[in-house]
Amino acid sequence: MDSLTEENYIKSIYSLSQATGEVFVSELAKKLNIKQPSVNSMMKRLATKKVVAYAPYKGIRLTEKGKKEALSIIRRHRLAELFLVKVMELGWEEVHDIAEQLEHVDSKRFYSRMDEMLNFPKFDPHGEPIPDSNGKIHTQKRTSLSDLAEGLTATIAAVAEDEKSFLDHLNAKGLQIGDAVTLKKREPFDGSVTLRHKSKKEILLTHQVAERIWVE
Amino acid sequence: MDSLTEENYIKSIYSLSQATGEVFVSELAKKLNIKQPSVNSMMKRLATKKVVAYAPYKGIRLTEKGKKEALSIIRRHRLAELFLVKVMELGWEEVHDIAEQLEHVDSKRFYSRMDEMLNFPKFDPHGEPIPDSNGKIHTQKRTSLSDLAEGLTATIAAVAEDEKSFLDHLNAKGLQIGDAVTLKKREPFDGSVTLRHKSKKEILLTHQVAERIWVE
DNA sequence: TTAATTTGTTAGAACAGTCTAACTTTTTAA
DNA sequence: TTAAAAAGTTAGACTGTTCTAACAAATTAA
Repeated sequence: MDSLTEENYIKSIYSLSQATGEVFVSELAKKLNIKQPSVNSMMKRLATKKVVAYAPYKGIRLTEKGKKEALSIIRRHRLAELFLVKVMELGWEEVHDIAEQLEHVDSKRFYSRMDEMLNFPKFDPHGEPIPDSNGKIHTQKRTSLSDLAEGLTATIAAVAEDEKSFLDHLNAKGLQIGDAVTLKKREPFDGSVTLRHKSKKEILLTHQVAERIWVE
Repeated sequence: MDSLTEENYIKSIYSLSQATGEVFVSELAKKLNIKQPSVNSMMKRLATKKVVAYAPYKGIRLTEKGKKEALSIIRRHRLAELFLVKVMELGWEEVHDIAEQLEHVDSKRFYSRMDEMLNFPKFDPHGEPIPDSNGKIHTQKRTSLSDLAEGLTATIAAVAEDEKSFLDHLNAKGLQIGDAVTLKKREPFDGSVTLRHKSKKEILLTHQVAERIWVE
């Protein structure tokens, strides 16, 4: 019913609206790498489909119907990512682009088999929650590496970012999910942290990076 | 580079041209469920892209470039089908529609991992050969159930058809890949065959069906 | 509080991919 | 061998998705 293009709009609106509830045309245009008038005309279309609530100059909000569709797409994306990492043993930094394509596959069976094979997982390889088939998200509170107390040791459980460049950065630093790290020092003036790692090397992360890494 | 639509045209041209070498606009239109003028205009487009050789009223032929692209799409489709059956344990009759979508996924890594996981297979679950990554097909001669001598027992290795209705038909008859069957009788006047099967039941297949089943 | 900037909108064009209607060429059969 | 049928083509229209150019509203800052 929705085209691939529409699905991409819906997904982006959802993720942009997570914090604020409202999304602006300019944000969406930037995120999708599309010009504003294109977004504007798509919003009119999605509004007639009752997927978004949209009033000129007011910003964009997903309707209940739209939210449901967004969660379904996000479910497919995150299941696909986990499947690519766990079953197909691809690297966590390379699965995003593939999942971006797999999420549009129209087949209940395909996804329910993934779900089964992965034993009905709650989180994807980046630590994002996977909505269940009814669109329900099982959240949990998470500790960021930037909140860990000095001297404590913790295990990297997940990361917040789904961007290749971020994941490449971590790989370059030698960090992987499951690694144990000890927080040696936090610089008070910029929040950067120094870690000790199994590789014996000391690793320095900026606050920006550390706050996107979740530990247990 | 090629759109999903173009890929579907290329794949259909390839499969229609297997026997004769040439494909007619009407055939292609019927296969793709599209009207003739649409096919006509797409052929002009594919001709400027040097994917097909096309002269008005003359019929359609894939260029070398087109053949290479077709084999690449077919490779992806057949790898995906085998993956869905072998790794994801979906039924052989339900994988075609999913593979139809997966074949358009653009990711070398995705397909090379499938290839590895399946141990570089030569045939898909319907018995069709899988081109290797250079587009080479390793053929083998196969015995059809309609050629099996009376009284002999053989194992169902594959089927020729990739159509859901055909696969449903076999399932309804209780036949699966890997089943041993004994050819009890062949009717000379219509070529239909009676099989004995592990289920103890006798199964009657028309010639049309039997010749699409390959045995070892 | 007015001017500059940012944000959003409308109008109109373009391309991909499809269609119908009308016409032409080729093939088939009476 | 010519008339009917089948196959192919052209012209023109429509939808989806995008763009640029030009203008309008809202926000920010001088």
